[in-house]
Amino acid sequence: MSGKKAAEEEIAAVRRFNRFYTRELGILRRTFFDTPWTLGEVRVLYEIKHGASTARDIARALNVDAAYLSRLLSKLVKEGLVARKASAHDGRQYELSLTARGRAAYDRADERQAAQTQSVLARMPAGARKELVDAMARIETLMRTRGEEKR
Amino acid sequence: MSGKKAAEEEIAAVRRFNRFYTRELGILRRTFFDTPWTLGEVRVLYEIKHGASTARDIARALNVDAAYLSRLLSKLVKEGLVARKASAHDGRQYELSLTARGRAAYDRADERQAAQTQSVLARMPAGARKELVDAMARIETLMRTRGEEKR
DNA sequence: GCATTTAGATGACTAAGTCAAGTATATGGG
DNA sequence: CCCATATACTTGACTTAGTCATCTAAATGC
Repeated sequence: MSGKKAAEEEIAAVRRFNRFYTRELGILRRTFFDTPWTLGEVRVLYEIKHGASTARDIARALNVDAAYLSRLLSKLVKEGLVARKASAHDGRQYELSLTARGRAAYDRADERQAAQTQSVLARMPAGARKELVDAMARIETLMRTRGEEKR
Repeated sequence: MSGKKAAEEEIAAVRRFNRFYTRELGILRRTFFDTPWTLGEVRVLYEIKHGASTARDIARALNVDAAYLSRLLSKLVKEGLVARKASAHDGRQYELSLTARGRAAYDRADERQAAQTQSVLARMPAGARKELVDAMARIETLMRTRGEEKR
C-alpha cells in the first residue's frame, strides 16, 4: 500500500522542483537584458563554439525547432557573428563557425553570465556551494541516463 | 591558488546545470500541448488553488510581470475558469477564486502533467528515483535559503 | 489634504517556440 | 540509373511568454 504512495510523493517532489526551477530560470534570463544578445543567440553561439558545425548539430544539442533555429542563425549571420559556408560533402548543409566578432560577443555574454552566477554563489557558504554543485551533477547524471535508455 | 580555481569550477558547474535544465523544461512545456491550456495559465490556476487570492499574491509567487499576469487573468476570467470579485478591504484589488470549471481544468492539466512525470520516473530504478528527489530537494533548500538572505 | 505608493489595466513591443508547406539535396533499393 | 523516401534547411503565419512605459484609481503616510 505504501508503494503507490511513495510514487505519488516522488512525482509531486519532481513537479515541485520543476515549478521552482522554472522560476529560477526566469530570473536567469534577465541576465542577458543588458547585453545586445538574447538567450537564444547565446545558446547557439555556445554550441558552435563547442563543436557544433551544422544547424542539425545545434538543433539536436539544444532540442529546438529547425524553423526557430534557422531564423536565429540568419540573424546571427546578418549581425556578423556567425559565418556560413557551403558544406563540401552535403549540398543541403552549411558549415558554421564563429567570426572574430562572434567570439568576442560570446565571450562578453559568457563573462556577464559567469559574473551573475558568481554573485549568487558568493552569498552561500563554501559547504553549501559544494552541496549545490554535487546535487546538480547528480540530477544531470540521473536524468541523462534515463535519456540514453530511450534511444 | 586553488581557491579561485574551485570557484570557477563551481560557476561552470552551475551554468552547465542551468543549460541542461533549460532544455529539460523546454521538453516539459510540451506536456500542455494536448490540453487547451498553456503553462502560464496552469501556473496561475495552481497558485489560486494553493492560496493566492489576489493578482499581487500570484505575481510574487511566480515572479512574473504584472502586465503579463493581468492579461493571463483576464483570459482565465473570460474562459470562465477564474472568478474575480471586488475586494472588501482594498478597492484596487480583486478576490480571485477558481470556478467549478477552473477546478476541473486544473485537475485535468494536473493529471496530465503527473502522468508525464510518472512516465519519466517509471523508467528509473527506485534507488535512482530516490536520489533524484533528494538532490532536487537539496537544491531547492539551498537556493531558497540564499533567497531569504537577500531580503 | 496632498505627495507618494501600490494594484491593476492597456498599448506596443521583443523573444521564444510551433506547425505546415516548400525547395533542394542525399540515399537506398529495385 | 531511376525513383521513392528521407533529410537539411527556409519561409509564412501563428501562439505563448515576457517586458516596459504609461495610465487610472485607490490606499497610505505624514
